[in-house]
Amino acid sequence: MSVVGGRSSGARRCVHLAKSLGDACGKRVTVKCKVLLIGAISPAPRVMATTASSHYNILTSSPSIVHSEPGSMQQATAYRDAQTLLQSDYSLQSNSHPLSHAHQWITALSHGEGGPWSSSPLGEQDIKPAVQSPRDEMHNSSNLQHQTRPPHLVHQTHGNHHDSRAWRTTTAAHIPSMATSNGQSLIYSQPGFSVNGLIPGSGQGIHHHSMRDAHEDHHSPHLSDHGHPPSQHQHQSHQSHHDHSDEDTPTSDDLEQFAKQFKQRRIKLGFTQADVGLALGTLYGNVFSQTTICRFEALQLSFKNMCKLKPLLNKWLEEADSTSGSPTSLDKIAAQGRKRKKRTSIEVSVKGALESHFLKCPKPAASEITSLADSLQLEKEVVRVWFCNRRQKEKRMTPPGGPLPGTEDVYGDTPPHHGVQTPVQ
DNA sequence: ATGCATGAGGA
DNA sequence: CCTCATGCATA
Repeated sequence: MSVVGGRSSGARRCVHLAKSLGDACGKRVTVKCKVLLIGAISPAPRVMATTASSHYNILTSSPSIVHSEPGSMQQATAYRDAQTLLQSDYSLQSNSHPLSHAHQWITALSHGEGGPWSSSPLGEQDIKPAVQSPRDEMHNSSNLQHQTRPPHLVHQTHGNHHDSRAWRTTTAAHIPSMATSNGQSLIYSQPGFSVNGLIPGSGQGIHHHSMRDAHEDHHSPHLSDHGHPPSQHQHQSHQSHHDHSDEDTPTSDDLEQFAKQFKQRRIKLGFTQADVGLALGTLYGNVFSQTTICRFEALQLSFKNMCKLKPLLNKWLEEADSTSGSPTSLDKIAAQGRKRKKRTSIEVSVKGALESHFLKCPKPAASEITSLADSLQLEKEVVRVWFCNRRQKEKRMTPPGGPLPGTEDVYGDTPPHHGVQTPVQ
């Protein structure tokens, strides 16, 4: 297949892969069925990983909806209408839920990471601030230090804290503590985990490979009116300590270590990635999918994202670890009636073409996308999304091609960056 | 484990 | 329209 998928890492212990707990619900506002997931961490944790492959048949009944056959379809037509329609329903119902979509508590750490990764040697157009700090941390109690962000300056680039790709730089990225008075969003490290040690008893060798060399060099070229390069803070020497802590930003190293340990523990405890995701929801109100947990473990998330999740996972770990058997049952509503477009399967050949274009121009203009879509006989939207995803992937390193033995530039030339690949596990 | 997708938020 | 966080569906 394409360059991806090279790493055949699977087949380890993902035997119990909890299939998504999909649920076809709420098609009409009147009938919104929410699925109650009893997230009890019962004695036998993995029991709840049921394979419910229920999909949204409701939608399929519509003649206009394409239900593509994977592999043969390439032009999903008219799904838009239905989608839009249904979407409105969805939004309606989701509004009625007190439950949030996991987007609210974490907003605080958006700004400060220093990711000297800057990158994009190719199109330089993309060095946008990319800072999205909704910041709603105006709690009466906790006051964090807002650095670099005088209200009056709020204009554009000023806040460009080197974007979020701060991977593997030895210099610590610095995220202003995300302390909240609620005491729920702190990054902690617990005694159980020594930063660099493994868990006694687990026979797995944790070796520390380098997932990517420090890339922190070129800073983004100056934008026309960037406020100033955010000062970089030197990283504290946490390594020597047992407890790097918390208020400060974990380094990529920390994250890497944590991820490994987390995975081990999780497995030991007999939980699936899906279980964890659910448990997080029951514990803190933030549900996550198997996908996310998986990506966390594989370090396939952005630095920022990793930092955000770490504390939660850490906490879960403590919980699961200590109360391994006590019913922390808090039911969780996982309402979700999202009918999405059937996943479009892009043919390999087409993928190749897209790849080529991507290498030439990672960020094609709308018009370009259109013509490209046309020539490939794909919907423009599909192509657009493809590029978006491709860019994302590029950003979060984690070698798409796996530990490719230096044969990545099949297309002529490899973009200068992402020079390092991690043989993930 | 990953590919394609959705959506919020930002410019 | 983009980026970014996330996840359903699937390989």
